[in-house]
Amino acid sequence: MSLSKAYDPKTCEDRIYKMWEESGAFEADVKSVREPFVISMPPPNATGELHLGHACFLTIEDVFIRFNRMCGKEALWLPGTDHASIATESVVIRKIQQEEGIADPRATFGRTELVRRIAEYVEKSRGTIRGQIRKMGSSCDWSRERFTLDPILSRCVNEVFVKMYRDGLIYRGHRIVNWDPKLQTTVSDDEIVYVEEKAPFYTFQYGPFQISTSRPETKFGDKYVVMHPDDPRYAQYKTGDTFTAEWINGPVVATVIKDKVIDPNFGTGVMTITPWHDHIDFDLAERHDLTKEQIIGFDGKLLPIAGEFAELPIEKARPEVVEKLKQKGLLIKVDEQYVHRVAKNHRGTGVIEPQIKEQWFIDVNKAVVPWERRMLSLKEIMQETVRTKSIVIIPERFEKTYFHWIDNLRDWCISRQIWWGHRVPVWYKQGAGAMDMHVGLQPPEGEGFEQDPDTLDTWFSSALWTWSTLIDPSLVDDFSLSLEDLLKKSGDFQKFHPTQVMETGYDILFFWVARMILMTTYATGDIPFETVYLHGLIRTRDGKKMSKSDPSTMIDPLDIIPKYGADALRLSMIVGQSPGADSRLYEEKIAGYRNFINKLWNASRFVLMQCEQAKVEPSGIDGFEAKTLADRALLHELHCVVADVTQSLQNYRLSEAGDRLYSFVWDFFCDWYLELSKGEANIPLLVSAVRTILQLAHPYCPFVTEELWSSFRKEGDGMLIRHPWPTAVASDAQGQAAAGNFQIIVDVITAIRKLRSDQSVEPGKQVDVTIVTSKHKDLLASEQEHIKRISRVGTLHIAIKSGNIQNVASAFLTDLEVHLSLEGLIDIEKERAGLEKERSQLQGYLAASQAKLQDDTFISRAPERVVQAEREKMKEIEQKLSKIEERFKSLS
RNA sequence: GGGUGAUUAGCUCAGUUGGUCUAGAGCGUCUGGUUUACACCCAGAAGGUCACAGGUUCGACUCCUGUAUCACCCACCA
Repeated sequence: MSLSKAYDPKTCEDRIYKMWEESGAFEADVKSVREPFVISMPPPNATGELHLGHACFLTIEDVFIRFNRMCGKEALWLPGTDHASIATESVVIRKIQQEEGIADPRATFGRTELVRRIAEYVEKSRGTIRGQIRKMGSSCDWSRERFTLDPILSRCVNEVFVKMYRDGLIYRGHRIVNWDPKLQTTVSDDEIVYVEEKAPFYTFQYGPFQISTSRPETKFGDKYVVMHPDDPRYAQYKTGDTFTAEWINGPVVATVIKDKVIDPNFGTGVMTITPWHDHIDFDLAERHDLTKEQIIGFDGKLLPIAGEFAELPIEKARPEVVEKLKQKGLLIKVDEQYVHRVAKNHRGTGVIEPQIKEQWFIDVNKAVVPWERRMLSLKEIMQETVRTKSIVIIPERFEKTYFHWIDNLRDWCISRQIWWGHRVPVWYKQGAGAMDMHVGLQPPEGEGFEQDPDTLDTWFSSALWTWSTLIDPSLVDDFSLSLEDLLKKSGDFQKFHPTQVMETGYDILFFWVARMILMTTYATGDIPFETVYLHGLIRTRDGKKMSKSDPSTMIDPLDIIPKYGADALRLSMIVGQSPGADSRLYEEKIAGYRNFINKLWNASRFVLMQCEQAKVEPSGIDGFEAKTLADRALLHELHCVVADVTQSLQNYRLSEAGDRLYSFVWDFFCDWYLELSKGEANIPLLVSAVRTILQLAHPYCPFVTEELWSSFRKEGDGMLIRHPWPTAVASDAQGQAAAGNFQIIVDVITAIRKLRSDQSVEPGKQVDVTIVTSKHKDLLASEQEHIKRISRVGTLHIAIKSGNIQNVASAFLTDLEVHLSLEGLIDIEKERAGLEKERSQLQGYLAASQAKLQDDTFISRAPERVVQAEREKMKEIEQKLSKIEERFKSLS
């Protein structure tokens, strides 16, 4: 069959993916005796669309998976999607509002109906992302696809909740939480971003003190003033002193509190506190056992305590409160230039208002987890596993940020006031006196129980992802089984857990990776993964974040794939990127890798054409023989590239391996070997080399390599995706010598090319060349046909001794002189200029070399091999220089 | 305020234990070219005091200290 002149990804990508998928090549066998290699795919949001972040992790993980699969491991890449509680619910609610004109879908539909609608929407859009994952060539095991709300995963969530509750790790309490008034739910600490804003900063008279605030509308209930115990300005006051102050709605009785959290250098060194709406104030109130009052309602409006301001939204209330205080003469000054940071939801829904609310929490400090004969807290578990290198983080520096995050970790608020997600498995019944509470996998027996309306933080279920996805779904309804039984009875879990690599962006190290370590180690007694490989963010050419709001900066993989091919996109996500570092992507870069894919295609096509000419079927070829110097050099280089690429991939150095392969294929194989082989093709060797190249390149560019493989595979070979990885045979001394000799030929040809170029010889014109050598006569003689053909040489003389050659241009290599003779055309001035340039450069090197060798400390301290190398280097330079001098003489 | 990373050719980036680095690649620029695959190509050229200042060393892009600029993360100021 004949291939087209340029590789066209559109015609084969979908077909090849289908072929892989239908053949079962992606599926892992639980009964296999092979060593497992498992990656749990970070589940994209079920409502998501493929973007570059996905393209990035899909590529990296697929390279790991394909490499390990070819290396003979039982590779499992488990795909799935995440229900993404808040994100999804708000998307669907907004959609209903816009499309159906329903102002409050929650109220209109009620819980059951709204959840049904969200589920419907998710089911529809889940197919989109599935299809898009396929577009990238991801070789994941679709037969094991999971969704975080699958019944078996929900079972696992409940099991863990109940276990934690029984261990006293989950508790319910009135605590200050981050409340999003717009979404009407709590959000975790990690979901908050702080945005700098300019806001007026007011100073008011408050009894004998002056206090400053940017939020006067929260100050209605303030009846404590706090100052640092060592502040000399307030030495006369002591904790517990009371005084009366005229305030917004009349006089209040206030109490003095002294506490070290106060910074005496900030403002006046005195503040009043609002425990219900501020984390720090809450802690302070807890410490001193102060009363707490709610000022702002959950709807963001002031409560009756605000008197005449009640029912006003906070933004409206602020100026009015200030005005009133001003009229009372209590406003001392306003700083309009004050900049502070406002807490906002990172999803962009708006300002976060701290509130006190009854919520479920996970205690991260209670020591109840058995680990190597000790009892550790969840915090310590997270520290231990990484500190002891049970889990390795790549790049290593993220361990530091990880530990730092743990040090600052507070109890994790896990309940959310939304409907889309795992409902808290707790039921209540209002008894005669106390509330009856039941925590369990199933609703309690008896009448009158109501389930907790809250759902769990989406990261609670994600934290179980590596193992909950491996639990046998058929066990879901058997409530006689404990969590431990579920683990034991699930073959997949037994075979494939812990997983080998967790590959994800560093931006969710805390959200997700840390929580998986915490929850999985707690729940299963084992780590979730051995290695964490973190990738960076993909940015625009200018280093900006790509954002949907600015479409001009966006690169959409779904536009790129039809244009350049998935393989090209994959390469551009890997080569030149290092783990944990952000990288920039732009179209020219992708085009560059598209060109490489095309090069691969054409090199293969060229070899196929050779086969066709010789009437040989590549499939019938087995074995090869190295005939020429170039052949032997190729074998040596092949061995080296296999060894290098394999080693780099084993060490998770994807970029390095890709780069090595790229330059081998292009710079060596195509530019030198194929060029030299023209006219005397060693077909068995060519075919074998292409096979090896296709194998090596397959993890990076699976489509084009699989497509080409169909033309190159031997009888009995299956698809490339399941083909064994080539093994590197250490090349021997002979191979190395061949590579060295080959390099000499390359140098000679390059020198002739350069002389032609310097002398502006017409491109097609044949020239006569004389090469003078002391050592390489036989080598050059045997390779003269190559030299002549490639560099358009008419007659080639190889001489031992140099005489005074007239009318020639010269170049000097180690042990070699190359003379181009061109009657009547030699431009003496051009050659002289070239020689002078080379001479001055060499003289610089020589001076440096001499200085080094005359330095006693260098001779005595440097390793012998370094000194020896320096001596040889100097000899070479001297040799070349003397030849140049000679040449100068003959020119004049 | 605490921390991390970056700073290498016009642009985007490699450079893993300090010595073949006399610092590379791709893109871009310039010159020349249809030679048995490939113009998504081939052959060349120009372009860098490796941010700056010290230090360690026989030797520093590489290690240490400091400075500057940029980016990010954590904490959060009433």
